[in-house]
Amino acid sequence: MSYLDELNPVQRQAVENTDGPVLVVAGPGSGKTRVLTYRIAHIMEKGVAPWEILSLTFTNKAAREMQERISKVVGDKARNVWSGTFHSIFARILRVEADKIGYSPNFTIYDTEDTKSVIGAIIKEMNLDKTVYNVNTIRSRISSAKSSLITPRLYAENEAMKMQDRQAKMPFISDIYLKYGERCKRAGAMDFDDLLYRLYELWQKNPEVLDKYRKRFRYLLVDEFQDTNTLQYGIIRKLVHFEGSPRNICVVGDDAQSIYAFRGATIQNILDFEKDFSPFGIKVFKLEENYRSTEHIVQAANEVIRFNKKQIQKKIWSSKGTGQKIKVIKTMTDAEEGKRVADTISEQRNRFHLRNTDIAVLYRTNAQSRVLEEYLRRYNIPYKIFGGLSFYQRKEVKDLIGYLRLAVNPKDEEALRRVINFPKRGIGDSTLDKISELAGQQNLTMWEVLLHIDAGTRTQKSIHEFVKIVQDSGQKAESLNAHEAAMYIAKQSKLIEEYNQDKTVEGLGRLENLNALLDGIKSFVEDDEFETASEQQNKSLASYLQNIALLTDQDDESKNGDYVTLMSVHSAKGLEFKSVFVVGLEEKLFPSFMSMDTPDGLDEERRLFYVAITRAEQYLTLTFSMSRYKFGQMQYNEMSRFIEEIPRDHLESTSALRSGFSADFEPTPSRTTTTAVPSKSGVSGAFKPRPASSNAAPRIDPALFKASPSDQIKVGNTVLHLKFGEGKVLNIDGGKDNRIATIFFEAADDGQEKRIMLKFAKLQIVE
DNA sequence: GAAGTGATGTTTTTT
DNA sequence: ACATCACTTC
Repeated sequence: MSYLDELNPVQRQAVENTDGPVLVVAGPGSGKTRVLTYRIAHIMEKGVAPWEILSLTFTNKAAREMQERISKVVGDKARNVWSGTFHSIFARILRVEADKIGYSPNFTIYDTEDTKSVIGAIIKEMNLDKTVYNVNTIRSRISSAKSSLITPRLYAENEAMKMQDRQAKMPFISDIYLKYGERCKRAGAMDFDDLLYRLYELWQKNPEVLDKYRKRFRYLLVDEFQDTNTLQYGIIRKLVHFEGSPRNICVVGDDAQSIYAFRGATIQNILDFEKDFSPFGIKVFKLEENYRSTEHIVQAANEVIRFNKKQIQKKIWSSKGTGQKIKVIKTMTDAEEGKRVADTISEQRNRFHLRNTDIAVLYRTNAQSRVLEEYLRRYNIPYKIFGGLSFYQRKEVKDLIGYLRLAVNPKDEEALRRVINFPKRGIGDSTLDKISELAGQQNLTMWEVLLHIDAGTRTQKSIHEFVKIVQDSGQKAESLNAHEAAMYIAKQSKLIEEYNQDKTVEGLGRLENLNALLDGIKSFVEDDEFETASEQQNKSLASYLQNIALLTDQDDESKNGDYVTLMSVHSAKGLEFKSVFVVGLEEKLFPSFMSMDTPDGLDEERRLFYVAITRAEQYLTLTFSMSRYKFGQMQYNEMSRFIEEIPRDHLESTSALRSGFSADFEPTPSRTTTTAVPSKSGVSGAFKPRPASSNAAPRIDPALFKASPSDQIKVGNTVLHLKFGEGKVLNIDGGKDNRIATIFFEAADDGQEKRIMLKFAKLQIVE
C-alpha cells in the first residue's frame, strides 16, 4: 500500500502538488505533520535529491519529529534533508559564511540572559537610570526592531519608534540599540535574532552568496507559518521569490493557533504569502477534519474562536463521535484547585484506565505549577514539569559553559564576566569596571585589555592566572575532543573543586549537574546518531557549543517513565493528550492582565485558549479559582470569559458556573460592544448570546421563546432577548449581511443600550 | 574584596 | 513567595 493511500483527499492534494507555491491551512489535529513528511517523501520520489530540500520548523522537537517521520517513509536518505529550526539552520549557514560579515566561524550565540547583561552594562556606562530604562523592555524593543528589519539607523530615523520611546521616557533606546550591536560584534557574538538578521543582511549584501543557496534549496517547506515574523518571511522570500524561480514553496499554518505575536509573529504573513504568490498559481488547501478530538471539544473550540475578529474561514469537524462533555471545576482557592486536579486525575485513571502519560495539566504562566506540584506529590501522582529553568540555564552549568565558551572565543564578554571571578580569585567588581572602561575607550575587547593591563601586584597576579587558564583551555579545545577538553577545563578552572567543597544538599545537586553536563559532552563525542546534512559534525568543543546553544529543556526528553505532563499552554502547542486539564481560567490570568486591554491582545489570548483545549483527545477539564496567591498576596478573580464563551451544551454540568455567581459573570457591556461590531474585513466576529444561567435580568422560559427571522426586525420593534429581556429597537446600521441593532433594554442591569449583531442574535418580535 | 541585610521588582509566553 | 540588587559592615 502506498503512503498516499493513508491520506484523505485534501491531504493528498497537498502532498501531490509538489511544484509551485502552496498554502496549507491546517486546523488542530488535522494531520499537518503527516502532510509535511509525506510531501517531502513525495518530492524525493520524483527524483529530487534530499539535500535540495529545506524544511524549516520552530522547535527542535518538531524538527526531530519530522526527521524521524521522514525516515520511516524514505529510510536513511532522510538524514540528508536540510531539516531543522530556523535558528539552527541559519546558524549553520552563517558559520560557513561568517568571514563575509566580519565574524569568526566560532562565533558565540548569546542567550537571553547574556543579551540582558550586555544591555545592563550599556545602561550603566551611559549613566542612565536603570529604574527607567528597564532591561527587559529594552531587550524586547531591540528584538522586535530586528524582527521587523529595522536597523539601529532606521530606528533612529523612525519617528513612530522615537515617539514611543519618548513617551516611555526612554529617548536613548536607539543609542543603546546601536551600542548593543557593536558590542555583540566586538565580542564575536550573535543573539537569537541576529541568527536571522545577519543571514538576511548577508544575502542582501552578497547576491552571489544568496544565489548559491537559491540554487541549493530547490524545495522549501515551512511549518507553523503563522508564527513567523517579518524577518523570517523576508528570508524565505529572498530564497524563493525572484525572477525565474520555480517557487517551490509550501507553507503550513493555522491562523487560529498563532500565539507568538508578542515576539513579532504576525499572521499578516499568511495573507501576504497568498498575495505575493497568487500571480504564480498559488494553491490553497484547507485541512478541516480533526482526527484528534471528539465532537464536544472540537465544537467548543470552534465556537470560542468565532469571538475573534480576524480569521481565515474554516469549519473544523470531527468524526470521532460526540464524546464526553467538558468538565468545569470551580474552587475557592488555588490550593483547592490543585487538590481537585490531583483528585480528578486519580479518578480518571481508574475510571477510564488512563496512564499518567495520557494526562496533561496546562497553565498560562509557569508560576502556577508550584501549587499543582504540591498536590500531585501528596497524591503520589508522578509528574514532570516542562519549561521553566532549563538545564542549560542553571548556574553551575552556565559557569562551566562560560569557561568552555571562553576557550573557543575569548572575545566573548559575557562568558568572561561570568567566570573571571568564579571561583573567587580576587578580581572584583572595581577591577572589572576598570577593564570594561578601558575596553570601551580603546574599542578593544575585555580580553585584549586583560592581556595588557597593568594593575596592582595582587590583582595582576590573579589576572595572569586567569589569562593562563583561558589560553591553556583554548589550546586544549583545539587539540582535544570536546569531552577531553571539557574535563581539562573543569579541573583547571577549579570549578569542580569549588562545588566539591559545598556539602549542602543544594551543592551536591550542583555537582551532580556539572557531572551530568560532562556526561552529556561525552555522549556528544561518542554518539553520531544525529549526523545530518545540516550538521556534518566534528567532535570539537566548538562544535559542541554550537550544538547546545539552541537547545532548550524540552529537547532532552527522557520519555521513559509514566508521568503526568505539566507545562504552559505555549509549550503544549503541537502536542496531544487523552485528557487535558486547563487550570487557572480566571480573568487577568487567562486572559492575562498584560494583554487583555487591547482587542488584539485579547484575541491572542483566545487563540491561546483555543490551542489549550484542542490538545485534548477525549477528556477536557477546565478549572478556575475564586482566589489565588500572586506575589505572595491573595488576589480575587472572576471566572474567565473564555469559559463563558463555550456554549453550555458542551459542558458537563453548569453548576460550577451557577452557584455563587451573579451577573458578574455575564459579559460586560464593553465587551458586548467590542465583539458585536463587525470588523472591516467582514469576517466573522460576533456577540453570540447564550442561554442565561443566572442573571439579575429577567429570566425568560426558553421553552416559550421563539426567535424571529433576523431580517424581519425593524426599527421601532419591541423584541424579546433571552438574557436581557424586553427591549426596543432604536436603530439598525451596518451592511446588509452584518446588520447591527441598537436596542434599549429596560431591565438589563448594566448599560441598558446594547448593540447586537442581528445575524447571530436570537430575538423574538413582540410587537 | 567578601559577606550579610534590606528593598525592590517579578510572572505571559520561547528560539 | 522568591530572586536579584544595592547598600552596609567587616
